Parts: sequence; C-alpha cells; structure tokens
Amino acid sequence: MNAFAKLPQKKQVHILDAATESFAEKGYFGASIKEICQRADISNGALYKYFRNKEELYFVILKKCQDILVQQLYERHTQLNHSFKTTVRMYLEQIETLHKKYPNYIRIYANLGSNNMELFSQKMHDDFMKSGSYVISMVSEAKQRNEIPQHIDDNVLAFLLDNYFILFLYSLVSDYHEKRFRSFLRIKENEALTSKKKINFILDAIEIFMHQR
Amino acid sequence: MNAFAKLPQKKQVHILDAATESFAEKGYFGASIKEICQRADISNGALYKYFRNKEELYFVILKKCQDILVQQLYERHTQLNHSFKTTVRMYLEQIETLHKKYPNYIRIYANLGSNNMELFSQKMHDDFMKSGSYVISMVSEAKQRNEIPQHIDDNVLAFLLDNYFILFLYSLVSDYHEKRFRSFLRIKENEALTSKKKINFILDAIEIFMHQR
Amino acid sequence: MNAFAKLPQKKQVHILDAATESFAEKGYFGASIKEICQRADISNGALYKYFRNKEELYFVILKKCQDILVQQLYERHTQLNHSFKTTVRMYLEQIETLHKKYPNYIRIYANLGSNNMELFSQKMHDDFMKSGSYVISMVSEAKQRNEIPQHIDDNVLAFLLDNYFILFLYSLVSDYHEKRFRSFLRIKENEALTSKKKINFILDAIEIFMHQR
Amino acid sequence: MNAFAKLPQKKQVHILDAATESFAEKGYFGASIKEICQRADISNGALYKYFRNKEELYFVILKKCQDILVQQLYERHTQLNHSFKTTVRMYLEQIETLHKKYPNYIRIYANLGSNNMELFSQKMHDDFMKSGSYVISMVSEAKQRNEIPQHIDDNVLAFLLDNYFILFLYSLVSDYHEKRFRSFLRIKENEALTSKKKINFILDAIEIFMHQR
DNA sequence: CATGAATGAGTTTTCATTCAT
DNA sequence: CATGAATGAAAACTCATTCAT
Repeated sequence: MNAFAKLPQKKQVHILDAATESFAEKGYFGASIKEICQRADISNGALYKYFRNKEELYFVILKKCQDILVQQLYERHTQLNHSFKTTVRMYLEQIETLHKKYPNYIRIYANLGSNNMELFSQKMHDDFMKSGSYVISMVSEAKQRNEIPQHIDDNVLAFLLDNYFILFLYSLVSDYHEKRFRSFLRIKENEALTSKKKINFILDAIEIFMHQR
Repeated sequence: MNAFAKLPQKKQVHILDAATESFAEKGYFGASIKEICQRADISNGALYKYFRNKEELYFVILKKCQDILVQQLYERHTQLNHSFKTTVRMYLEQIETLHKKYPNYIRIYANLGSNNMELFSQKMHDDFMKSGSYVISMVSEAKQRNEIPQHIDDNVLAFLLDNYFILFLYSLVSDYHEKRFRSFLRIKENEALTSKKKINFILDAIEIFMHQR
Repeated sequence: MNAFAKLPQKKQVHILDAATESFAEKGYFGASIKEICQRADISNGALYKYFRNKEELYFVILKKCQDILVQQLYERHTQLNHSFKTTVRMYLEQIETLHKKYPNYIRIYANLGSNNMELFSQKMHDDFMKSGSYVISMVSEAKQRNEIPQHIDDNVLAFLLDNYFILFLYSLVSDYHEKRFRSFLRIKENEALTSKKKINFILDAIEIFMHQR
Repeated sequence: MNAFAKLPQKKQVHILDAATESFAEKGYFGASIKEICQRADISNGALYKYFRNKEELYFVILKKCQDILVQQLYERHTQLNHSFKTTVRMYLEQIETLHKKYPNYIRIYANLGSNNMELFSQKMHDDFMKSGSYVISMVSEAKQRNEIPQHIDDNVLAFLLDNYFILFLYSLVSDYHEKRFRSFLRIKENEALTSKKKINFILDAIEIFMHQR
C-alpha cells in the first residue's frame, strides 16, 4: 500500500531530494510535478503511485525537515554537558552545518513561517514547536549550573535566544534577512558576510545582555 | 508605468488595494490577474497598460509597502522625544496599528523575507533596510539621553530590538510565528494571545536585559 | 457575462455543431475537449470562456436537442388538423426528417435514456417528458373526432404510440435497434431497411390494433 | 482467453461479477481496470493474462449477458404450456426477477442499445436477436391455440410485445425510461412506481388491443 | 505463471499576456 | 485610450497497458 516506503532507501532519498530541490528553488506553487519527476528520474505516473498528490509529497518533505531538525539540532545538545555559551555557539554552528548539508530542506523549513503556507503550518504536528522546549531546557539547565543570573526568566531568555536562532537560520536562506544582518553588522555590500561573523555577533550580544552590572 | 501615474489618485489607490488584497490572500503565484482586475473594476487590458506585467505590479505594491513603513513607522518616531521605553512601546503599537489599517500590505511586506521572493527582495532598493537605521538612531538617541548603559553597543541593541520588532510583525500575519509566540509566552491553545500580551512580554524582556545589576 | 450568447449566431452554431459531432461519435466520456476545440476552430481557452466546463457544454447541447424536438416535432402537429393516421405518419416522418437534418443532436437525445447518463437525465427539466403530453393530446383529439374507439384509454394508446415513436427513433441512431427492427420486419442482412418500411409497418400495426372487430 | 477458461469456475464468476459491477456503475469508459482488479482480487497483470484488453473483457461480459437472457428468459417459456396472457405476464415478471438477480448484467445489456456502443453491438453475434424469435414463437404458439385473432400478423404482434418488453426492461435501469413510464401511467413524483403497476398496465393494454370488437 | 511497479500520453482546466476593435 | 475575447502553453492528475522480477 505505502508504495513509497517499499522503495529502496537510495531511491527514496533521491526522489525526496529532487522534489525538495524544486520546492526550495521555486516554492510550493512554483514547482511543477513534471520538473520534479524529471529531476527524480521517475515517470509522472510513478510519483502519483508514491504520493497521493502534490500536497502529500510536500508533507512528507516537511516531515523530513522536522526529523532533521529534531534529531540533528534540538536533541543533539541535551546530552552533551557544555557551558551555556558553548552550547549556544554549537547550536548556531550546527544550524550552519545542517544548512550546508541539507540546504534545500532548511529552505523549505524556513518557508513554513511565510504567508500562504497556513495550509501546511496548521496541519503540521506542533512538534515543530519543540524548538521552543529545547531552547527553554537549554536555558534552565544553564541556570541550574549558575551560569545565568537567577532573576532572568527562563522563557524570556529562551525567546531572546530563539529569536537569534531563527533569524540566523533565515539569514542563511533569505536574501532579505541576509541583508538585514549586514545592515546591523555594518558590513558593506562588497564585503563578505560569513556565518562566523554572524555567530560571533550574536554571542557577543548574549554576553552583554546576560552579564551586565 | 507612466500611464498608471496619470490616473486620478483615487483610482490608483483602488487598483493597488485590490491587487494587494488578492496577493495577500493567495500569494504572488496564487493570485490571478483576472481576479485582480475584477476587484479593481478595470479591464484586463487596462492593467497591462498600467503595468508591464504581474511582476511589475507586485514591485509597485512593494514600493507602497515601503512607503507605508517608512513614513508611518520608521520616520514617525524620530521627531517625537519620548523616553526609550515609551518609544519602543509606541513602535510596537504602531506596528499593530499599521497591521490593522493595512493588513494586506503588511502581509505582503512580511512575505518579502520568505523564500522564493528573492526575485523581488533582491531587486528592491535597499531602502527597505532603512528599518535598521531608524532603530539604530532610536538607540543612539536614547543613549545620548543616558537611558541606556554606555557599554552596550548601539548596533547590538538595535539588532536585538529589531529582532523583536520583526518577529512581532511576523506573528501578526503568520500562523507559524503566532504559535511560536504562544509557546514562549506559555499561552494555551484555547486562550487568547493578544498583541498587548506580546508587547508587554517584549518590553519586560528589554527591561531585564538592559538594566541588570 | 454569458460569453457564449454574445457570439455571432453563426459561430455559436458552429461550436455547438462541432461539439455535438464529437459527443455523438464518441459519447460524453469518450469525446475530448481538445478534439472539440479543433473541430470548432477555437482555442482551448476560448471554450472555457464560453462554458464553465465539459458538463455545462453538454447541458447546453441537451437544451438544444430539447428545443429541436419540442419546436419541430411535438408542437408542430397540434395546430394542423389531419386525420389521426396522417398525424401519426407525419410524426414518424418528421422524426426521420429531424434525424437527417440534425443527426448528431438526435443521437445525443437518444443517448439520454442510456445508462450512466443519470447525471444529465436527472437534471434536465422534465420538459423532455413533454413528448408524453403531445402524444396524449394527439390521441385525445383524435378521439373527439371519433377516429378512435371510445373504450380505448388515452394513456394506453398514447403509450403504445410513444413506444413505436421512441423505438423508431432509436433505430435511426443505434445499430442494435436497427437490427431489432430488421428481425421483426423479416428483412435480410443484405436487403435495405428503409425508414419507409419501418413507418409502414408501424402504421399497419396501429391500424390492426385499433380497428379490430 | 484460454487462460481465463482454465480458471476454476468460481474464480471466473468472481472476476466477471466484479468487472460487471464496475461497468454497470460507471459505464465502459468510466470503469477502471485497476478498480476492477481490486474488486476481483486479482493483480493488474493477471487480468491481462486472462483478457487481451478492456474491450475483450467487455465482450466476455456481454456474452454472459446473452447467456443469461437466452437461458433464463427466452428459452424458459417455450417448454411450459401456459395461456398467452400468463406467458406474457411470466415473461415480464421474469425480466424483473432477472434484474433483481443480475442487476449489473441487465444494466450492461440495456446499454448495448445505446449510442457509442456500436463497437460492441456490431461485433456481437446476432444471437442477441434471438429475443425476436422467441417472442414470435410465443405468439405463433398462442395463435395455434386460438388465443389470438387469426388476422393479427405474428410479426406485428410480436413487435408490439417486444416493444413493451424492452421498454419495461429499460425502465428498470434507466432514469429516463422510468420517468417515461410514470408520465403515461400518470403516477406522481412522490408516489411509488412498482413493477407490478407497470406489468398490469402493459397486460391491460395488450388485452385491449387484441380483443376489440 | 503471477505480480504490481512503471510508463507516458492523455485528460480537463487555468491563466498571464496579447491585440483587434 | 480602453476593452475583453482569444490564445496556447502549462498545470495537476489518471489510466490502459507492459514487463522485469
């Protein structure tokens, strides 16, 4: 019945990667089934054997985005016992790593927050919101280790962190947010804006806000 | 382009409002020229007299989004001499007011930062980045009034503020970002998440980060 | 709004005739929009300006079938005061004439009574059932003129007549019903079965059944 | 073809019944091979081992329709020696019984007479025309028993009878012909039109036409 | 022999854009 | 200038048929 699941792992990956590439480049509405099939080296009909329709294909991809983020980003840092600052740095660096490894999946994930994607964002499990819990636990653990002033509310700090995280991620996939970073980092158009610079900027900021006197 | 400028002001507004409504509801790809023309009470051919194509129409709308934000948000607060905290609150409240007054334009602006809008965000004048300068000047003025600890870098604080601003705006138009706010504010699904709550949460956060001991 | 009605009469007829030809040849499901457009010398898109979809196009054709039958068959005989037998003969001859003039429309009408056309036969006004009233009035007028034995019930005779009429019509468009006529008229395969023969056979039958002693 | 014959009787019946159900519900064009295979509990490929293609499958079904009608309708009444009127009544009742027992086969048979089925009706053996012979022999036997006025031609009466028979059968499967019956029997829309009423109406009619003074 | 995955041409329908009036 | 009818390529999706396993 689940024709797609029966395919060899390699072929599954190949198809999802092809579709994800198209969706990342042109968006859900812009990407065409025909083009996806050509990239995936399968026939038009085959795709409809594997997925009920375009929508279902997109959901499957979103599920994979989720898996990537949950397994390779959120969960990764709970076991390791690094200092708060190191944890945050590693989290940001891991976002960049994931973006290098799965650029198209990250783009698609980022797009979930955009307009006209309600169809998808509403139906996705709130698991996507797990990001929040992970960041909150990151904060509360640091607090237990006395790395964070006690009077700073966990949610407040977690929200601040998550803002940095999400806008850093957006800057990797969106021209607009990349420019936004540039303007606050005072980096000229002809100068390179590396992820390293962004990460350092964010870490400095956190340092400043957390350890005032 | 020229043809459109020659139209009476009222008709111009009517056409842009109609198009903006369609684009906001269905997105750039989903909105159809035919539907826009019907809403705008003009003929199909007329639209193509006023704008070279769908793309140009969208650019004109983006320009108007820019104007709204620049004139009614960014510039508004430079003349008034309120305290830093009041300025920030008024800025957030003004975002909400603008969203109530021009919901469709705000949606379209918010969408610029999303994937697949590179076509537009790249070609837009960097004027959109003025947001940055305004927030930076907001900060530096406050610093001159000694409302902000001297060792806090202007850009760093401005970036933090702008993060709050932009994600607050996103939460007004995107299901995903609304949910994100909910999760950090610990608000249950059946409970209302008002803008007031969001604004207060943000202001409290800023307070905490700026005035640590 | 009603784009089709605005077309010049000639073009309207040309399009409907083309579509009717396709539908008559291949049936509702077998006929393709593309083929219809080619025959009608219009573009694919034009057809969808004129009719909402394939179904609506078919309904418009059915309406025309109705008009043809009502105006040129049913109503035609009420004004003329011929004898009963002459009226019946003229009715049958008129069926044949209509079939010669509008063979495809007649085929489509005949198809309404077939399986899988419930979608259409149910939604068509019961005007199609007017056939019954005309035949009944044909009978009752003849009875008033004492051409028909008083004890023969109007409905009973009308049903008998209408059976002949409808099966005569079917024999013009359906291979199966043509063969059926052959077998009762004892006409061999290599011999021609003209409409004249069928009509005479029917008239003789009516004569026999009405005037027994 | 040969492959199908080799299957166990039960499986053959199961497959044909499944296909017939689909064809009856959706028509020849509407029914899909996939759906038929699922109903028949066989694989897609198997079907193409048993039948060359969709067309041949339909022919085999038509052959079975023929067998049903020939063995259980036409031939059934030659051996029994009932009065003419009883024979006719039993014939009509048997049509109803067969429709109850094999509704789908009867629908398909009825559809043969409709437009766009020439492909099939032309290629079918003229055995389908045996109906005629049976009705004719029904009449001639009655005449020998002096139940029918001598001057009534066998073919003429047989045709009249067969018209009733075939239109009664059509009324069981076609919305259009059911309505037609209603209009001549003067039965309102909210009132039930039973087969009993139709049969009695037909028998009364035959009585009237055969035994005039 | 049987399977059911794969094919790809086919379906109906939409829509940005053009152009004769 | 304005119109809106016309275009036709392209969209998502289906399905009878084939063929490697």
